Amino acid sequence: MKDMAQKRLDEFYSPSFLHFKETKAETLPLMDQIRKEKNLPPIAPENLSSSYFVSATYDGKEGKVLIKLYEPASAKIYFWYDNTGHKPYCFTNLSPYELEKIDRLVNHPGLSHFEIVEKFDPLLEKPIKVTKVVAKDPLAIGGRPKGCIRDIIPDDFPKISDVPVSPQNIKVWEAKIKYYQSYIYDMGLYPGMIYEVKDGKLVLKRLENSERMIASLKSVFRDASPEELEYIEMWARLLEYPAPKFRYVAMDIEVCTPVATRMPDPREAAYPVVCVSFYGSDGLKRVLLLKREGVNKGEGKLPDDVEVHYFDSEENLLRAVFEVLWDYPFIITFNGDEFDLRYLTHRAENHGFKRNEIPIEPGKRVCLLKYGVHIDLYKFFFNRSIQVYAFGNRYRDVTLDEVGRTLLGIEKMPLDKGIGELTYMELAQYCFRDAEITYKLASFEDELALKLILVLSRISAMPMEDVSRQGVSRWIRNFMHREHRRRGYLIPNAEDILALKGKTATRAIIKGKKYKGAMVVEPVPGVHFNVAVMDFPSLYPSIIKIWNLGYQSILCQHEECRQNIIPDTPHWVCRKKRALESLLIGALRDLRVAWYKPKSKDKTLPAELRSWYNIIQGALKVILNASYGVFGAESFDLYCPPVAEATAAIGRHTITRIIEKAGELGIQVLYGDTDSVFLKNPTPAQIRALEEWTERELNMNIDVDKVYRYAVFSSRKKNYLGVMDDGTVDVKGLTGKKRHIPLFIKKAFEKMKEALSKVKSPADFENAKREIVQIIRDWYTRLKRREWGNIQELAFNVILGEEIGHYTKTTPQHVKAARILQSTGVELKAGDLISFVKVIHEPHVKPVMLAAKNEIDVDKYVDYLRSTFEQVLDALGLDFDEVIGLTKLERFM
DNA sequence: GCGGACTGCTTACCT
DNA sequence: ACAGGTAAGCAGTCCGCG
Repeated sequence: MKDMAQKRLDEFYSPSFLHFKETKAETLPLMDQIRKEKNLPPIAPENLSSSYFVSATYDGKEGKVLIKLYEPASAKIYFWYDNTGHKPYCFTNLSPYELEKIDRLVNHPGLSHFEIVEKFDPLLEKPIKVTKVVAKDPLAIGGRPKGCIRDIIPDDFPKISDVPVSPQNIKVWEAKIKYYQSYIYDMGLYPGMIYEVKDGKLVLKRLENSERMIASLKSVFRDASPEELEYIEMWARLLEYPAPKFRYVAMDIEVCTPVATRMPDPREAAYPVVCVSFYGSDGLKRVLLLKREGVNKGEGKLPDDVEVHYFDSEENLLRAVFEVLWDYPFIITFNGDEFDLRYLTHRAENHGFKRNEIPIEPGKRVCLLKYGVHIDLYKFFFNRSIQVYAFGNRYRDVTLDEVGRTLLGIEKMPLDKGIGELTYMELAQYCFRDAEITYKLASFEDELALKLILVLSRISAMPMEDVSRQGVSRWIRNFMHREHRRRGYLIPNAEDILALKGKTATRAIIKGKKYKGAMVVEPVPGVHFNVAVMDFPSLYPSIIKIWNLGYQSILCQHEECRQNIIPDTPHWVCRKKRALESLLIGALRDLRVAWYKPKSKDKTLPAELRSWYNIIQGALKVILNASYGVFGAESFDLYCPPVAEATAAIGRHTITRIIEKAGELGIQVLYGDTDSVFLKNPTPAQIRALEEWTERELNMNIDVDKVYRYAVFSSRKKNYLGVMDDGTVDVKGLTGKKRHIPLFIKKAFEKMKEALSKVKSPADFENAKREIVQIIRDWYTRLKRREWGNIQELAFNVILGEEIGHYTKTTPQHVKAARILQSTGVELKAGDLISFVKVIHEPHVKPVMLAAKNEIDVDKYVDYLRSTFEQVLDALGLDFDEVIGLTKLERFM
């Protein structure tokens, strides 16, 4: 079996490629040596073997785009500079003749020349002649506060025009695209992919055996149209390529401040860097310590394989740090953009280091590296889409301790004194642990984080640095932009899309929202055995594909298409031409559902390959989950509310039709939400009939996602519990699951889950009910007798969503507690977790740290216990107050 | 002056 | 800076009540 798996792996990828055995030694020692002494990174030689495109930027000194190539065999970064003479530009609807009249433009030192070009206007659906305004450097187009070409054109022309012109009629297009992105699109480059340098040119390396892959793809997607297949192939060629072995080092620094609680300002860098730790993928484990008077070595030691270096001067320590930053192709930090790298930069400047001695390029909000690629994992793990869809919402606040604890099971070292009071060994251990956690966040699960970034970089056509720092709407925007350029489409301005196609027509249920969203079916309360949950895999992306949704196709110009109405809306959608979104998102959906998801589970494939496919399908999931929402987000450059509205409307229509059909087939629908239906005890034949009907009538697939041995519904929507065949209890939306409720109550809820997990048949319920009654009585008595383990167990943990002064309309309880905490000198900011308990006296809340056992308002906790359990009890025919032994009369009182 | 009906705010969840 | 829908608890307001 194993041999067979290996064989298939070999067929997919030539082994020489996968392991880089064939790579020959590079012949650039002399030049390389000189550059290194001058702290200049190596230039790619005329010929360079397989290397990954990991970063791109504009090099102002050279006046060229710079691409960083990572060559895995030598584990080095090589620089490749543009040698094609490509220039930055934007478009305008003014003619060169008109532009010549604008003095400030013609005299602009950054202007190169004008060209008349023909583009396709996707909003008006016709070719259009525009003037390409070509510049000598990207900052001339935009980016400087004033006097940029993109501002001068609409500002100045109305003043000098012979006929009256309104500034709104003067258009400038594509002036806000970063120059290196523009370059990537125009040159048809694929960040994250493998290139060779041949005679000075960048050449994309083709996947070996790709014909075989494509043939397999064609057979899996035999129903796709040729146009669709083209896109499926395009994405697959990008995604199939394996990832390199990354060489990287994680870093963490400690600064000694006089006030222990305050984070030092990295822009001032007023205090010494006293410790820096490194943890590398090549086994490097190094701690650098600054010698200071009055500090002892102290007890404790680091693992044997950690090198410890002491430095007499901070300058020398910084030099030793910088040597590592010049050396490694990937530097990993946790908040290095805002702190570590920024601090090091300014600290070195304060010590009189020259610019070219410092390997860091500090920007407004990021810190990049002159040599390698800096990945700030804080930014990456902070990304909501990554947090929710890639890591299943396992960590809630984005701190090294929380993320490390929940994903790796490693905690930061606890500190009970300031950095300045630690012994060398304590300091080294503390700092090294942080570097270790940071490293492991990058390395765990087969370098999942780095590989996700690489895959997302390929999909979005963005450098790894940008993709790891920006949100999903930027990723989607960029692959849309690439496709516009590839087709010669003018990239429309957001205000033009909105003016032409911006209106929504439905009324949202939630006040303040722009349009109506998904449908939720009223649940049938009670206990139901054998419940099949059927759902549409990627419903919204499927709708975007099947219904041809996109900003071009919605409310299109053709008279003939006006009959093609979206249900429940007055909108129509184009029948004549596929929208780009429909093709791009549709192909990504198809690949995830029919290719990568199955392959990630295919046990006949080698584990290595399966893991790679699993990462790809995870990356696709993140993108697909956001692919509908972005159209309803004002911040998205192709914002088009009717597209989002139409998607949701078709979703409601789809699920409604399924429910009708289930009824016709005699299946009872117990519940449904957005894209799912819960069916009571359906026969296999009924399920098949529903699947076939959906395929035939709706041109979509629906399948059985899971089967519950039994499910318990309360009368509330988004609130239920299902027990799987293996006894796993799926809890959705119930209070007992919410993360802010006290541990004390959560423990009772967990015990109830255990009792429910054992129920196999309706008869078993009697036992389970008895157990549950006992649990409730138990917890009730413990509360009344004030018998809890630790007052922490009673704490509510609520996140402060806003800065504390921002709560003006009301003062919620957690804010009351936060204000009390603040008055004791604790600094609090948005995003902090507030732990408080309920107490008898005004204002009825107290930070848990300040509360005493006897002031706890026990009855409040009984109320919470009641409401938590009632969500389940009413379905079981139990009554909380009866359970705890209150008579009807007592309850009335 | 107090309590119930109501609305609005906030958080945490579901898809 | 992806979206809307739902639950729960509490804060605050209005109004009736001799």
